[in-house]
Amino acid sequence: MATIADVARRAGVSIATVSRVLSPGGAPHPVKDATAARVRRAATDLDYVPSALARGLASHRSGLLGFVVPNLADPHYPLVAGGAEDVAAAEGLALLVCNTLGDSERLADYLRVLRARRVDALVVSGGSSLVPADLAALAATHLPVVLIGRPAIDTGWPWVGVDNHTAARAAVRHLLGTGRRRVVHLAGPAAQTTMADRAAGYRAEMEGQVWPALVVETDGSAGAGERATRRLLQKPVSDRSQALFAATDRLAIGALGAAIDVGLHLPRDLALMGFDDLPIGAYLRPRLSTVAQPARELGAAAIRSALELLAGHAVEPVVLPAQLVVRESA
Amino acid sequence: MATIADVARRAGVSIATVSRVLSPGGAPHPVKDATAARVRRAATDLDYVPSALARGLASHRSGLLGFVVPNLADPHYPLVAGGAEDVAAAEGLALLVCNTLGDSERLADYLRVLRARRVDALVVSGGSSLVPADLAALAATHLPVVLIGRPAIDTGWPWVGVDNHTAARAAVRHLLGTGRRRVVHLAGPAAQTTMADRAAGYRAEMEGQVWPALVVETDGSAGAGERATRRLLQKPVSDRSQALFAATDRLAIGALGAAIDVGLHLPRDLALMGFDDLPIGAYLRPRLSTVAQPARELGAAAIRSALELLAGHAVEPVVLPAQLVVRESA
DNA sequence: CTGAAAGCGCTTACAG
DNA sequence: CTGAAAGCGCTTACAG
Repeated sequence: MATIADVARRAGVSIATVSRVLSPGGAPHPVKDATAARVRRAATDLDYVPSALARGLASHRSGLLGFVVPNLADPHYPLVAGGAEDVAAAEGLALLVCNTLGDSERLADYLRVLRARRVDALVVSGGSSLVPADLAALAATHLPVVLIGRPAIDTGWPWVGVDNHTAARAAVRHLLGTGRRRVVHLAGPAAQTTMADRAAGYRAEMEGQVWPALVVETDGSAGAGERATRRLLQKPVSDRSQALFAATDRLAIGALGAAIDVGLHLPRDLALMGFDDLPIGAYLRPRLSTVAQPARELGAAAIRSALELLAGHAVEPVVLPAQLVVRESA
Repeated sequence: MATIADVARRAGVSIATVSRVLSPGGAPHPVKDATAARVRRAATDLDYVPSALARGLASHRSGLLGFVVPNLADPHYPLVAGGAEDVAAAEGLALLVCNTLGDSERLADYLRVLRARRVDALVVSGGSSLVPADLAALAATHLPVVLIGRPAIDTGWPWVGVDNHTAARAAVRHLLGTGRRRVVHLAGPAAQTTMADRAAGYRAEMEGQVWPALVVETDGSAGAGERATRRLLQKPVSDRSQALFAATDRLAIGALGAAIDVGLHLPRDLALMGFDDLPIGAYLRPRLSTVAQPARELGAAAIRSALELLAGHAVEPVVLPAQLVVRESA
C-alpha cells in the first residue's frame, strides 16, 4: 500500500506538503493550487489511503469514538447507533461499538480496550441504568463522556435524553380519554431513570383520578409483561384493570399475549399502550399504540455533543420530545 | 498517560524488554522471571495501557477486524455480531462494525474507512446477498475476507453458513405432517442464496405431493408478508392454502396479522411456520413455530475462520445446522 | 537474557 | 507557500 513518501515523490513535493493537502484536520495551511492539484493527482494515481494509525499517533487524535450500548439485541439500540454512526462518519470519525449487556465487568473490560485504542471520547447509551461503579469506571478513563439517558446521579457530563415524564403523561391521558378508569402501569426497573420518569409521569397524570394509581414493577421484558398481566387479569372483572400502560413495547407484547390467553378482546376489554415504537408493533393484532422515541436523533445528538466537547465548548443536556403513536390497541 | 518509556525507566530496563514482557503477540522472547515481574509491577503502578496505534504502526497488525453487516436493525445480526465479538475479544481483537443497509455505495465508503484503519481482515455477514460490484469492491481491498452466508458467485473466500435447504425441507415436512396438503411458500428475494436455498428446499419436499408447489416471492418484510397473505386468502376456501411456510419470521408475523384480519383461527384454519426464531415469536398468539439459526455461532465461526486465514492456514467453508422450533402456529 | 537503534507513516512547530 | 526535521509510542531484527 502506498505511503505518504510515495505520493510526495510522485508529486515532486515534500511529505509535509502532501500531509497539508490531504489532511482535513489541523490548522488550515495555505498551499498553492497547482501544487495541491499535483498532490491530489498523485494520491489518486497511487490509490493512496493515509494510515489512520500513523495519523492518530502523530496527531494525538485517533479519530475513534467509543460507543457503549447496553444491549444491541434490543431493537432500540441499533437505531440509536445508526443515528450516531451517520453523524460520526460525516466527521470522519469511526465508532467502536461496545455491547456491555448491562454487565459492569464487561464495561470495565471494554473501557480498557477503548483506552488502548486511544478513543477521543466516549458516548454511552443506556446512561439511565449506569450504577455508581460504572460511573466511576467511566470517570477513571479521564476521557470526555456524553451520556444518552439521564444518569441517576449527576455526573457533570452532558447527556441527551427523551422527556419521558411528559410522554408518559400523554399516554396515560390518552388512555383515560378512552373512558377507562382503572389504568395500571407496567413499569420497568425503577433504578433506570427512564423507567422511573415514565412511572412518575403515570402517577402525576393519575393524580385526582377516582381509581388510585397502581404500578407493577418488572424487569421490562416480554416474559415479565406476560406474567404480570396474567396475574392482574385473575382479579374479578369488577375490579379488573381496564387499561395497561406498559413502560416498554416488549412488556406490552407480553401483556397482549396474556390478555388473548384469557379470551379478552382488545381494545374493547382492555386498552393497551406501549412505549418505544418497535417496528413489529404495527404488525401485531391489534396494532400496538405506543410512544415513539426519536432513537436515531438521540444517537446523532449525542455525537454532536461529543464533538462540541472535543472542540472545547461547554455542552448542555439535550432533551428531545417523544411522540404518541395511536394505533388500535388503545 | 504513561508510555513504554515511563515503564522502562521505573523498572530499570530498556523499552525493548518492556515490549517483550507486555506484548502477547510476536515471536516469544525469553525474559528472566525477575525482570518480567519488575516490568509488570511498574506497568501496574503506572496504570500503563500500551497504545494500540503505536503497536499497530510498528507491527503492521492493527488488531482490528472489519465486520460488515447489512442491517443491524434486523434482530438476527446483533446476535451474529455478538458471537463474533466474543471470540474476537478473546484474541485481543476489536471489531469495527459497518452497517451497510444493503447499499453498495455505503459498503464502498466503509471499505475506504476500513482500509484507512488498516484492519487485518474483513468478515462480511449478509454474504448471500452480495452483488458482483460488492464482491469486486471487497476483492479490491486485497484483505483476507470471510463471508457469512454463501455468496451467489463463488469467490474462493471461505464462508460460514446454515444448511437452509435441509432446514426448509424439515419445516415443510412438519407442515405436511399436520395433514395439510396445500402448503404455500412465502419466499424472500431469490437473489439471496439463503432465500433461494429455502425455496429450493420447499420445492424439493413438495415434490410428488398432490398439490403443486406454489412460491410467492416477496422482499421478506412483515409488510410484504401481510400483503401477500391477504391476497392468498381471497381465494375460495376450497382452493385456499392450508399452510404457509414463510422464509423469514417477519414475513410470518405479517402473514399472521392478515390471517387474523379475515377471522381465521391459527393453527386450525391455517398452519404457519417462520424462519429465524426472532425472540418476539415466542410471545405472539399463537406462538410462532419457526426454524432457529445458530446466529451467535455463525459469527463466532466466521471470526475463527478469519483467524485461521491470518495465520496462513487454508480454510474450508463451514455449514452449521438449523433447528426446528415447534410452538403453536404449526 | 538484554539493549541500542532503525523504522513504522504520519503531523506539526520552526525556518525560510 | 514549501521543506527539513523532530517526534508520536511502539516492535523487531541485530549484536552482544
